[in-house]
Amino acid sequence: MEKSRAVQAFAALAQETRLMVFRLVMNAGPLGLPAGLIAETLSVPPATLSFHLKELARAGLIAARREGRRIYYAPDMAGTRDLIGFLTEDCCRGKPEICAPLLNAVQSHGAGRQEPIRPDGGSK
Amino acid sequence: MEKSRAVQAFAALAQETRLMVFRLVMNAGPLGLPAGLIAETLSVPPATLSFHLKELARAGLIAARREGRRIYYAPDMAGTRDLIGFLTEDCCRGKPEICAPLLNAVQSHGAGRQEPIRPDGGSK
DNA sequence: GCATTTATTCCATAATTATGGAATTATAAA
DNA sequence: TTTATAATTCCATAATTATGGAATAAATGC
Repeated sequence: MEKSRAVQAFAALAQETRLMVFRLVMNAGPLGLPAGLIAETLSVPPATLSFHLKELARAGLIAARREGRRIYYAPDMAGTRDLIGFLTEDCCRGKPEICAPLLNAVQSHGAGRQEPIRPDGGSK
Repeated sequence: MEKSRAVQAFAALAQETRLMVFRLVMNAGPLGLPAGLIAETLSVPPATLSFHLKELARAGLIAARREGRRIYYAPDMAGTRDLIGFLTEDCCRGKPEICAPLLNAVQSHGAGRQEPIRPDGGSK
């Protein structure tokens, strides 16, 4: 992920309302939520919410799709993953002693596992 | 990690110069770097750099310590870890199917491993 | 004390971002 | 085609954040 792209993504999350929108959409799962419901849930005027939704979408953290007369906003997992990857790269690059705790932090929440995680260290 | 604290941390990274400072300090390792060297490396005027360093420190991403007449800025791993934790919580909470790819993203860079990662799922 | 080095704070100016009412667009239904 | 619903864009105003020169502070050495 490119630097200016990362700045854009961080900026998108650097605002209280937007961060709440992001969390709400993420927790809504793959189908996402219509703008109106988000506005209502968070008590944000439509115009203001639209502005914030656009920011988050431009940053690649959520994605819009129209469905009838409503517009749904759903998580953009690829973009979100990229952002986390960027952040962790900076901390971890060749510095296990620095990064190690991070892995645990992620592990203790995240998915309860999914693959043996290459049980034995083959190079590449 | 608390919401407004997270906003502060994201805001700290949502600026090109600051993001560069953050990366530089992170990659410098535990001892960090003196302000002057950072300023020189990134060609940023002292006053401007001071402003940005303070932002990053207030956000809990780097920490200052004086050493003689210079002030070193070093990674604040606890704060950084918290931020990554916050971000991943939003994506992962009880949603393995969403979070799974993130673990791989982290794994492929991060520390080359450090523990068998609990080879077999014992609860707690 | 005086000069030097390193870095910060002060502060005015510039630039960017947020807010939300009113107007507008898009879709669907009567 | 007229009305209603859902959401966006327009745009003026307010609020926040960034920039960097000049002044100041803190540590060291002469």
